[in-house]
Amino acid sequence: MKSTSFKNHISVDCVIFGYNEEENKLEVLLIEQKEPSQNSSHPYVPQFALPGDLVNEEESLDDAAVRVLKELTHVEGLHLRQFFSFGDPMRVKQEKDIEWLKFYRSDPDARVITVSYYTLVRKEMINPEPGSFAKNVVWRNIKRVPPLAFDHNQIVKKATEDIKDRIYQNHIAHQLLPKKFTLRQLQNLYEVVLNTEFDKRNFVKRIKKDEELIPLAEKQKGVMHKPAQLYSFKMKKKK
Amino acid sequence: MKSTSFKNHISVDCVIFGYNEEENKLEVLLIEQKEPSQNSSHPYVPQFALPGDLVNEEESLDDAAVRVLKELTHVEGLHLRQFFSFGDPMRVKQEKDIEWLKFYRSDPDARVITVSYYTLVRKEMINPEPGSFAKNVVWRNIKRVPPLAFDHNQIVKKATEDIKDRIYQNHIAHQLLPKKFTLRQLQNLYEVVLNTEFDKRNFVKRIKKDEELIPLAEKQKGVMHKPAQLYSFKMKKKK
DNA sequence: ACAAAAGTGTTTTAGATACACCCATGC
DNA sequence: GCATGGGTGTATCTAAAACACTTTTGT
Repeated sequence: MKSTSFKNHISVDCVIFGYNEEENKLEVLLIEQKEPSQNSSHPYVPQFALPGDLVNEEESLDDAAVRVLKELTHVEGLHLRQFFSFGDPMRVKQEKDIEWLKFYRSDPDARVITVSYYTLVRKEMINPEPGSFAKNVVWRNIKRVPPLAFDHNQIVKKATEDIKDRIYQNHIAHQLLPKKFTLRQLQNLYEVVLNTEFDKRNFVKRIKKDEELIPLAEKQKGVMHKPAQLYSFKMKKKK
Repeated sequence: MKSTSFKNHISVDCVIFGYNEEENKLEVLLIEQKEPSQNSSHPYVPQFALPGDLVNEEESLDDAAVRVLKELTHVEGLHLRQFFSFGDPMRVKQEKDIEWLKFYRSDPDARVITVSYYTLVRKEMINPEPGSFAKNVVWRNIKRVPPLAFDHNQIVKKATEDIKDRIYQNHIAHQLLPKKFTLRQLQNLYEVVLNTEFDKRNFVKRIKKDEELIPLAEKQKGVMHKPAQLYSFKMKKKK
């Protein structure tokens, strides 16, 4: 009558999108896994992976995501959004991952269900440094994500789709631009996230419905063309 | 170095919305928990709950949702959509739930993370019958959902929000109306899911962009008013 | 004849799209 | 003076919303 008693590991994985304004690119934060001890009989090829790890006892999923991100990358203070859970029994059974699991998990054969989170942040606002089993942290263009550990490529893909659906909500640009910015900077951000291009006149008309843009008594300096007007945001009440 | 080894239970919960066309209501399928043996020192008050149970070893989350729904309600053949995971450590620690857990779980104190699914189905197309630890199955209007076990009220709420965001996608009406239907039937369905009302002229104009409606050589019969034209759907290619 | 819901079009408003030329600066 | 990107307005199209009277049936 009682339910069978096997249990699972629960992990969280974080997809941190970094907005690289200089090059107008979206990048994703990856860790490079530390190599297990080389005593193993199997060859080990270090892999890139999303920052993610097991959830602790008595810790909420949201809290775990924040903690794990901090432990592996020393990045904190971000608002992470849960978007999907991945639980295919085979997701931790691939050849490429078993050596790593053997070394880092007391029960390497255990099934792991992962709850995934993402956020979008201005790349230079965070300064990731490797921690825990991360040998290194790297940014990679989302258009050229390398093969990742486990099913992390699939997770990145789903996060990318999800963020597009939500960009026009929640004033996503507020954290991603400097306090003073030009309309071109704002447009670049939307274009790179949505992977498209807009007519600049039409773009401003649309964006002004969602954002109140305050023109400042200040202009761009040192550019080899007509200097752009600077703006700042004012929070608009939601409709 | 190795990760600590405690584990968790994983469950799935299913929010089955039933469209009751007669009364133009949306209802949610609940089970009534079987009472544990009365040997217990604690009083037990049977509760309503979503159909849900632990995921088996080697079973995908999607498969588990399908299986669990079948075991508890004998309902099968539905397409369930994953929408959110709930993992608050306290979600299985409330007084109201501990007696049930003690009886039905070999490890009643274990943490349970649940992955939630929903679907929307024509109520009379399924014939739920209780199974497993379900003493009974009942439909309840989504506007009057009783207090449920665990955090299931929260799960229902989130599913209700999510389904509204997606009703205009994926031809949701195709499974929910009879092969031959009137425009009023179609409009009623949208109105009850979105909890709103439309002007019938405007509604048809809008819906015709998503759905190709084929007028049949047949009319409603036996009604005490002008009989309505019957239609059927033709799948339109997505834009 | 009455009650009930079906059927039917036009006008107005708002949002989305398409489109091209002049301007201010650094070199 | 030239290269560079900034700044600007209008016309068109499409979608959404508001709105009321006539028709057909059963009783």
